[in-house]
Amino acid sequence: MGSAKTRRIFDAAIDVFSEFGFEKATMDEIASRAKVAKGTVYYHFKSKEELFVFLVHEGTDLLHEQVLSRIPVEAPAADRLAAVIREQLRFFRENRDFCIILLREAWGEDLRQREFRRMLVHYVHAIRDIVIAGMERGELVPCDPETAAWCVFGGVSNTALHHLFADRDFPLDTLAPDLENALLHGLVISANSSETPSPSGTV
Amino acid sequence: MGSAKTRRIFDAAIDVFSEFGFEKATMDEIASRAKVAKGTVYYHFKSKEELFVFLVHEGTDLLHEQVLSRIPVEAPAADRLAAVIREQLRFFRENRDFCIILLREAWGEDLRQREFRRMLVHYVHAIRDIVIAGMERGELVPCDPETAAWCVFGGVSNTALHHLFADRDFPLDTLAPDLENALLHGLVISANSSETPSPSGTV
Amino acid sequence: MGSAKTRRIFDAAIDVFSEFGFEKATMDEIASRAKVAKGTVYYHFKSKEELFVFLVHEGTDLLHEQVLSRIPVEAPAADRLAAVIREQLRFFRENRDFCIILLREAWGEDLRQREFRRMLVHYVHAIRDIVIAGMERGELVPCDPETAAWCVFGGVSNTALHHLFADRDFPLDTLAPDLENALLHGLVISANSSETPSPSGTV
Amino acid sequence: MGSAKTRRIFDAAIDVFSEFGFEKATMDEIASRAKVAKGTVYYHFKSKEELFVFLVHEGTDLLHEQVLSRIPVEAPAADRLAAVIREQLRFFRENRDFCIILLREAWGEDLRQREFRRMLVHYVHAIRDIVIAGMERGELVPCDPETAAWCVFGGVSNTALHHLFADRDFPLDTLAPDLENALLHGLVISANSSETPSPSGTV
DNA sequence: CATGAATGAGGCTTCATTCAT
DNA sequence: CATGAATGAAGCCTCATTCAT
Repeated sequence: MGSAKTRRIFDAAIDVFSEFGFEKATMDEIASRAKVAKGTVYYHFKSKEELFVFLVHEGTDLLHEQVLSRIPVEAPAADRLAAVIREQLRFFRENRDFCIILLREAWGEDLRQREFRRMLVHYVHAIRDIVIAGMERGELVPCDPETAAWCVFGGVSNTALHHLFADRDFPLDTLAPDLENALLHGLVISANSSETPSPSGTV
Repeated sequence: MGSAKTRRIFDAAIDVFSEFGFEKATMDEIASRAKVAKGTVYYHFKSKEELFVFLVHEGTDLLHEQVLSRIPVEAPAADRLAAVIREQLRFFRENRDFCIILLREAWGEDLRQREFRRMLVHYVHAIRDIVIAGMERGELVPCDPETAAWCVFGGVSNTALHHLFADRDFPLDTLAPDLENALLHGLVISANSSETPSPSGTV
Repeated sequence: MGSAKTRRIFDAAIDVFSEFGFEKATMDEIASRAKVAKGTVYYHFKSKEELFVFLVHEGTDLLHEQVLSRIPVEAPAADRLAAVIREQLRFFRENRDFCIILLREAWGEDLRQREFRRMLVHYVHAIRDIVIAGMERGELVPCDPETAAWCVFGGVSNTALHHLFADRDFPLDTLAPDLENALLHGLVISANSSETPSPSGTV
Repeated sequence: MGSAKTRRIFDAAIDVFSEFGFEKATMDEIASRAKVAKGTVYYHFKSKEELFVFLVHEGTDLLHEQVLSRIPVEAPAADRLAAVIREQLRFFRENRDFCIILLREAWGEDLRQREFRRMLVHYVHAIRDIVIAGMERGELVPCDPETAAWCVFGGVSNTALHHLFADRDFPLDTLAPDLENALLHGLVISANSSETPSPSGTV
């Protein structure tokens, strides 16, 4: 990460990018929040775009550290997917700003957007691999694993984002099981559906 | 909608907004694609922001027309949700540009972004109501209906968006069942899971 | 040339470019001297570079109109070259600013500088062709016509530029014959050198 | 010249100034090519302007050493002028970078530009003095010696510069006689012109 | 002597918006 | 209704210069 000043600038950047989006964010505001002169930002990062790309890479590492690396390797697929849901939720809570940037700036053809999608695809593929392994071991129903993975990612992301904007927070301990319910066990009643843990929300 | 010229400007706006995002889109480009002078755009729409808000409202109507109004009212909840999935997928395919704008511009505190989220929330609540009704009629497992609804919306959206950027298209007839599988019947094996329709993708 | 405003901006540009050189000239100063807003300059010229290139092209035309087109076609080579010297001198006097820009910005590898050299080479080749024709008709001594042409151009230019900076002006009627003397009849005494017109400067 | 480090910086400066021109040259680039830190450049030279002025003075010395000091004192004026032409040409070849700077930065009202012109004028006056002496001794035709001197300087400079940009080099042994031809013996046929040495280029 | 991080003034360019025709 | 020339605020970025180490 380099010097403490680099860190300050970087943190300010996440802050500003998440508040304004890439285009409306200004280097002036970033410099101001980092409490450095504008030139200093450019001393540490070649351009606004590079600062953003750096942010993408940092986020990628974070996603690995704080989500993927916490998924148990030797465990039933259901448990592993539940862990994905829980850890991704936690990640969204603890990195609100970054996640807002993530879902806002991933869709487009600019370099930084492609970069962001590459990272997203990589993450989703990690989920997909869990699904594939689960199917091979007969623990999951036959399905298209890539689609399933995108559902898990999208379901968790949008739910989290909704709460982050509506309430600015959410209770991890009730939301995680709710999402497991919906994403892992399905909404439609089946023979063994009575085993499903009782939901947090009621009618 | 007003005159044909208003229509031309509006179509150009969707085009440009989806290609560049709100901030990078320029009134010049919109005017140019609509084949009118820039002043004319301002004659029909007070500002760039207003043009965008107008677009949000149009999109809302479209979402109602092309998705919600096509959901059977008197039908099992499972069928209704399956219809939501299929019609939303179709909507994403047929309104690629608008949907990109939707997921890109919904997260923020600007007026237009709040407006966009309001619309999104309204749509998701329509899904939630289906879930609630299904639970009341004992067709769906007990769950938090709002969370379930966001999962359906997010699962479908992100899957669709991924394909729209990776392949620029997707096969409706295989993707819809895949999503139903994942979202309605769950990924984890249950006693009656063998009845599940065969998935399009296998390992 | 377009509107009168385009003309105003263009004139201001010549003014500013000649006073400061391309790099130090600012669009602010050009706008200010043209008495228009900065944006207006950009409405008429896409960029500083384009404004400069436009200036190069205008200068090329001017050089043709005010110098080359005034060289008699059917005349002895000596007279034609004398005309080149006189008209080029006059051109430097009447387009002081442009000529300063010309000799200052022609040497370099930037696009605008190559463009400027292209124009220069074209002009010098016109002189060369006069020399070639003169040699073919036995009116000029055998020599390398291209080198001779560059000598004529360079001799006249630098002499003129020197005066333009030292005195801001020069007397056409004495300087032109002096240059003819030096460039056409040579400095070294020869058998018929006594025919040479008396020089304006004395020892 | 001071330390070897000063020398390194100075050489880098010539390099960079000639490649980019004064304005576009950066102290960063100079420091980088001199392989010293930027602060070091400022330790040895107070400012960019001073570095440039220093360069002008060095160039002046060089011009004396490599051109003027090589002109024979006791010799016919024609031979002395021929020597000027040949040595100046050689100087341009061997100090390409400096000469480009010279002709590019001499025309303007900035301090460094006046300084540069002062040096130029001094050099041209040395040529002028040769002409005067030649006239006094009856070896040269009566003419305005200052104008003649600027013609020699300008003719050689522009020819050389043209070749330096078009071909990056030129053959000294053919170009020098060609220039002597044009500048010393004149282009127009005179009674004894048949004695003129055969030119390198013919029609 | 040497370093290189830090500064901030200043330059080029974009673009939403206005308004006279 | 329609036009498009004009505006000027605001953004990104550069770079000569300084200074604490």
